[in-house]
Amino acid sequence: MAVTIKDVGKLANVSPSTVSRVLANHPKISDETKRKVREAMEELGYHPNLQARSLVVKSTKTIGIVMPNSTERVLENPFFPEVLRGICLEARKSQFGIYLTTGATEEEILQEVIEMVHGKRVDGIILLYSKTNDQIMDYLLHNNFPFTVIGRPYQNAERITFVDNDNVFITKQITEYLIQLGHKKIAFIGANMEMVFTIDRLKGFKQALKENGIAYQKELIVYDKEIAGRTKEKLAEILNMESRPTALVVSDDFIAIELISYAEELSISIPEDLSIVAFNNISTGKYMKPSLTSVDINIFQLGVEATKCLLDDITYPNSVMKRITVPAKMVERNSCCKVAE
Amino acid sequence: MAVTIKDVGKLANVSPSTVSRVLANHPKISDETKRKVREAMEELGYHPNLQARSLVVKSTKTIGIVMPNSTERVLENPFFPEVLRGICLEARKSQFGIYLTTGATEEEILQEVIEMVHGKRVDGIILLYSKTNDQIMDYLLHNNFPFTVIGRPYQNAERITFVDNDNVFITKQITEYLIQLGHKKIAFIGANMEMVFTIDRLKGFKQALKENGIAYQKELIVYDKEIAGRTKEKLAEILNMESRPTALVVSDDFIAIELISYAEELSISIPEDLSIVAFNNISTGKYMKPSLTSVDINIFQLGVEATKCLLDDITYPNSVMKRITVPAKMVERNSCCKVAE
DNA sequence: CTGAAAGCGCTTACAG
DNA sequence: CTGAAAGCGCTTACAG
Repeated sequence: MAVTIKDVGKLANVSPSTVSRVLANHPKISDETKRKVREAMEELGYHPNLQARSLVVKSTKTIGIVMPNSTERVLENPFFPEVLRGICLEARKSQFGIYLTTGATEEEILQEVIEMVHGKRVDGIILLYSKTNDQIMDYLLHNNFPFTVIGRPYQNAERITFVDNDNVFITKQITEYLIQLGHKKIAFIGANMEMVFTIDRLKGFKQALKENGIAYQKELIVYDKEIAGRTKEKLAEILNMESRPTALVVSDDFIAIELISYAEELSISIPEDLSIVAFNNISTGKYMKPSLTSVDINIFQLGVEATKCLLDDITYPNSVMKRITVPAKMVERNSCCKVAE
Repeated sequence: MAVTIKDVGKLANVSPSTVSRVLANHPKISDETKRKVREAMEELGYHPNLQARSLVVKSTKTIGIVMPNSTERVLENPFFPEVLRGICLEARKSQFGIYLTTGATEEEILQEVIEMVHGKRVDGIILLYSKTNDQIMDYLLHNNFPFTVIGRPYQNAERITFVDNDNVFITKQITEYLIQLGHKKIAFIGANMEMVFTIDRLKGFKQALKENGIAYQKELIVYDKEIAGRTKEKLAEILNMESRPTALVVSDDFIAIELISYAEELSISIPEDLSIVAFNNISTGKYMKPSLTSVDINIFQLGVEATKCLLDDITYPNSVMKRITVPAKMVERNSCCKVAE
């Protein structure tokens, strides 16, 4: 049905091999022949069947993206579109396509990854997240399949190329920012504690406390998983504590926004009674009231770098493992102020 | 290198054909043989090469997604992740994968689409938008390639399966909502006027005016393209008009949020001086001050239905063209009020 | 500079 | 119930 290399050859009076060679713009084909063949292609509306090609050259020119969990609310987070934008930009430069996982559970995703890898659907994979005990990362590692991760691998980091922010450092920095504003009772509201970035951020948070002689209080550490669905109660609990926090380090702008809304219901003013600094710097953050002080983690760049690394790794397999640190910086707005005396 | 059907056959003492047949769970293969072959597969860690299979069965089990423009700000809009969530959910049910375009210009995207179609990368395509004079849609139509579109095709709608909101109706409805609040001078801030949904919404807007005996004023119609980068001036211009509007119908929450921010700089209070109803119902809308009255267009469902239709079309080619209307409804919050006397 | 042949890893009539 | 053969559409040594 579709027009093939044979048809083109027939029309141009050359062998299929020759057609294939002009397709690859092989230097040893005469200009005359090239012209003839190209004309025939034009006339027949020929386009190469990429599957057939892939089968023999063993390269697909596509990269696979493993998303955390496609049906979850994760996708609401601007992280995903932003990172994808970076990935697309870089992939396009090298004429690579993008293939997405659709799975809802880790098990499903793993199956898809296996299919991608063995089914020869992609040449390499970008993991959009890093969590502890990740079967998918283990699988990729054991199969020596090219991949890069956005985030710090919890294990085997020395054998994996990854792109990340310096989460320890930036969190330490923002915590110190709060400390300098006079806050001594600061709570940490983390995302899922299986996420490595949560672990790193907590570390930076603790460092800041320690270096500033502030005792670490376990009660002031909360994870998203615990709050899910009951942000309100959890917040009330924290705010009714004997030693109640005057500031919050929150892992995500969306959570921060929800928190602010609940706080207001409890007649707690932001930032007067409670300072908040969050992460991700969503685009509506500056229009909130108060506007959100938030860490811009440069998601787009994360995507760009991860793709560059992967593409490198695909072209020069088993070369050096890289680690790229993308700068993050706090965007100061109006959700923090000096602690009330 | 990779283990193939041959290797499995050798180990199980059967022909490659037989292995292939147990792969397809062919009914005429004895249980005994199936067992043997499956054991061999397990032992060798066999996984079928999907490319090879695709080449012969002429089906890829993947659907292509054409995004408006991957590097643009469009991706910031929650539309994209939300619609993708719906698509993924449905695709996964049928074991279909997702392939994304990465192009930045219509020309680039068209090339990618041609590659997808002729290169046999996908079995069908979902167009995430509908604009006037869309080369891509024309191409797909002329090649009789299975595709569905989210949005109303501007031309050839009778030959295309599509999923859309009733944009005329819903916009008429929200405009009447404003009219009932006493507004007579209502401006329409549309997105790109090449987008069909903009055209439809404007139509609904005009209908509402007409049926309520309000004269249509050309000066009160503004398109995003004109405002891009100079929202402020454009708004100032509108607000300084002799007959200045007291209400706005805005095509996108993000634009609305920006507008509100500028309005406030001009000491125009929302909603007292200016009522606003927007579209898309972004998740932070309810936390804005004032909270945003916005039309929930049910993006997720749009993705689900488009995928269902496409999958249908792939399995039963050239059957009936469908058109699905996904309900949209206004979520009333606090950005509108009665017009001041 | 070009062609004939083998092969990528699979599926599927055709026989038996 | 199973195998040998042809073929999907391409690429790439090997010859000449």
